[in-house]
Amino acid sequence: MATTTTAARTVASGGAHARDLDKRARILDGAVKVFAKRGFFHARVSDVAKASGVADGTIYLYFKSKDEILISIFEDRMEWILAELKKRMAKLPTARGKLEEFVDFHIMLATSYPDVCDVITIELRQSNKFMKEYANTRFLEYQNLIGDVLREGKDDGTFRSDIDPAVVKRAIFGALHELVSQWVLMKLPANRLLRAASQLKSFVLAGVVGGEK
Amino acid sequence: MATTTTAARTVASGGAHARDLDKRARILDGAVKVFAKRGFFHARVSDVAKASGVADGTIYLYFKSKDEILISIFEDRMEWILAELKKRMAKLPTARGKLEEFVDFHIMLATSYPDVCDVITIELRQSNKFMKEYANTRFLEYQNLIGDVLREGKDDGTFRSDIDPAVVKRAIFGALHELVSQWVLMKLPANRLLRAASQLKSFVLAGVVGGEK
Amino acid sequence: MATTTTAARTVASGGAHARDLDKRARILDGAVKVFAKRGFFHARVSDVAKASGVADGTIYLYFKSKDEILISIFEDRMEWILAELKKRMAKLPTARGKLEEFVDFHIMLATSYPDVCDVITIELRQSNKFMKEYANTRFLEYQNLIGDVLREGKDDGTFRSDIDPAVVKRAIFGALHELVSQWVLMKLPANRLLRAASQLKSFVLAGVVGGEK
Amino acid sequence: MATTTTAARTVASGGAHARDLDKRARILDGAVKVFAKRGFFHARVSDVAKASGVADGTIYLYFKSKDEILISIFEDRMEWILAELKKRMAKLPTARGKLEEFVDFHIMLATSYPDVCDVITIELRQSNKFMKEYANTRFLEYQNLIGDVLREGKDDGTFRSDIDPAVVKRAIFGALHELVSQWVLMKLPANRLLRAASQLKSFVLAGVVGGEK
DNA sequence: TATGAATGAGTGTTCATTCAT
DNA sequence: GATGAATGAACACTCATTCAT
Repeated sequence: MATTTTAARTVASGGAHARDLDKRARILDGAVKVFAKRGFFHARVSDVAKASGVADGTIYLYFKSKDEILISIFEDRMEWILAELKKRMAKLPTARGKLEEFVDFHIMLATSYPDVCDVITIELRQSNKFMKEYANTRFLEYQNLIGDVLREGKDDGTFRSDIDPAVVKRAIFGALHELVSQWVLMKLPANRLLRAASQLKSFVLAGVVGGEK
Repeated sequence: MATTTTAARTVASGGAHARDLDKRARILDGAVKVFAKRGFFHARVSDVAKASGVADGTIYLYFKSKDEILISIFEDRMEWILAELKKRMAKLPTARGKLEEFVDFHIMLATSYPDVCDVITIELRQSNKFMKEYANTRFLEYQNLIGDVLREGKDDGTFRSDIDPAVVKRAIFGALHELVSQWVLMKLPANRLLRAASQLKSFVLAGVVGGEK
Repeated sequence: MATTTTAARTVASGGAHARDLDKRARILDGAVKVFAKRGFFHARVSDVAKASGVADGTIYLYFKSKDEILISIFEDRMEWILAELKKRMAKLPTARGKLEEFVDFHIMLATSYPDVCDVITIELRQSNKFMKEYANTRFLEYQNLIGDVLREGKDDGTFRSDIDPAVVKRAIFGALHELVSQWVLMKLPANRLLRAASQLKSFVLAGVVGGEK
Repeated sequence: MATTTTAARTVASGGAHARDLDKRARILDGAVKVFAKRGFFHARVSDVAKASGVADGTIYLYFKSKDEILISIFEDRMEWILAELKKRMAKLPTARGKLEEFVDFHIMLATSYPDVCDVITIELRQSNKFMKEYANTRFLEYQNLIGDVLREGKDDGTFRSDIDPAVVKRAIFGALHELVSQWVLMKLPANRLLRAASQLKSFVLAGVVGGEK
């Protein structure tokens, strides 16, 4: 993902500062590794520098503070994640298919980029600046992709009419998140997560489709 | 809960000096407030001391380190929570009733003791000692209460036979947790959480009961 | 002077925190030595700690910042200097005698406490906080002791009626200060300064007494 | 003064590349502004670069270190000041006239180039290299212009025979310096300094001429 | 037991200086 | 020469923990 993100950024910025972006991306990549391994607070900025192959001071040419590195990881990765997920979901015709795609994509992210996953879901909360000063709109936007599908499904009669998308989207996200978190934390093999994902889809679909009798 | 917990501990400790236990409990209560407010890392031990009405050094007569305070909060609170929840669920005859009770109890905890909730679900993860050296059996035990109900429901035919309790218990816990977390983080009014809880129960029951055809 | 100052403070504070004041005074004494030797900016806080026989962190129990140490030296020393000088000048009957006493006392300070002298006259200016946020009233108060004498001498006819105390007090202070500064900077023997002082008194008295024809 | 100085240097350097000298002079001019505003220690080399319109690295093509910029300001300005002052004093026939010219010229410098004045009199002392490794002969040379006049006046009977030029020259310089310093520090209007200068001349002349009766 | 003053290891950040372009 | 991105040494300050009282 790192490479893709960098490429995206390079293109987005019109290639003016190709070298800067490389280094910025390298630092973010290094930071993801270090933060995931040591935790945000226990990670030293000098560790990030070493992992990124730059000098300590160089970090501060690209980021104002340690906190900002963390926030930038989130921004940078979420930007890519949201774009990619929207693209994939748009291709699918049914609400049910979209919902399954969301779950599959989330699981894919977690297995492919466990460090990013850890940083975004665990470490990010340790930044005061992030939790307090920063409206974490990206998180909401992510969850809203489920909400949109739920509404779509309600409208076309696929899903029950009595579900509240605002609540259920979070329930689904939370279920996914918990499965992934435990998988990350316990460092289980990938197939365990894949089987869990299939169970989850079944559970979730039953939850939004089948009314209890 | 604090009072009850202290009482429980007093019993559990088999009659050690009552005053010691008061102080220990006071420190834990103070720590919960401070950790919830400032976050574990940004909280100073001296803040905990001040909030507890003891001297800085006194903390170390009851806890080996800052980390241990955090872990003790978890141990102490979870002990009470598990005992209480088991008692309540045991009283109910049906798996469905037990499942609903689990959700209601979790929500009740969150609304009654938001600080404890925050510390256990958010701050706890910031302790390396907890996440790495500590087998968080209590968390599993808590989730297993759902797992047991799910198995019970599968056995008596209430719930679908194809659900995997090991996965679904985590999905349900995750859904609950996410709803509560956002409620805590965004400091929403209590009734918002209560309505969400009712939606969640409907969603979860549909998920474990109704099979999609 | 350090001892006297400490004694004064102890008394002033009513002896409540005798130990604190000892340590505070020790730190100020250490800081005077270190600042005079290395210069304020080149002096490390840890140098001050070492010179004071305390740990680095202890410094911050008594002073908010490195800047505040510098300012406290000034406050602390000037308080004593002003009190002592006022007392001495009050004892003398004539304006001429008082003026001579001012010069003698200033020279005595410089020769007895060259480090304090250096810190107050040279290093103090390196503190942004001092120069900008701090109304250095003590300096003015010190110079005003000359101004008062000049007015007294004008009133009783000892000094010329056309001198402007507001200007001449600074001229006299500046002359004294320059002689002392060079003496400090060049580390000349004490007798050189004493001879200069006698010349200075003669020059100054001629300046304020004798009108040119 | 900046322009004149550059011209002087161009001549002095015997026709080196004019462009180099422009840049060197530009850097010194920028440094004077920045040092006067922020203080030597708080001023960043990059600030000087920005104020001079050159790149950070360019500074080091003309000066070995930040310290050397400061010293060069002094050298450069003093060279011009001394030459100019000598020329002016030489034109005057009497010791008294020369002494008055010295005061007037010093005051003129301070009012015309307050930044230079601040740097030379205040900031210069913050450079260890200057104060310790550098024999500040220029300062002495400057003061010696007063010393020479005093001797001249003693010889022709204008001034008292018992004055010691080595002491009195410093007293006069110190008096001048103090008046100017306070004027700079307090950012007073120019006319205040001019009035003070007239008082000072009267005081100084009385000091060197009139014997006390 | 309780205290809280003292400790000193630990680290984010700055900025003078260098050097590849 | 000129640039400015990169370097990395340096340091003020914090705070968990200790221990004399």
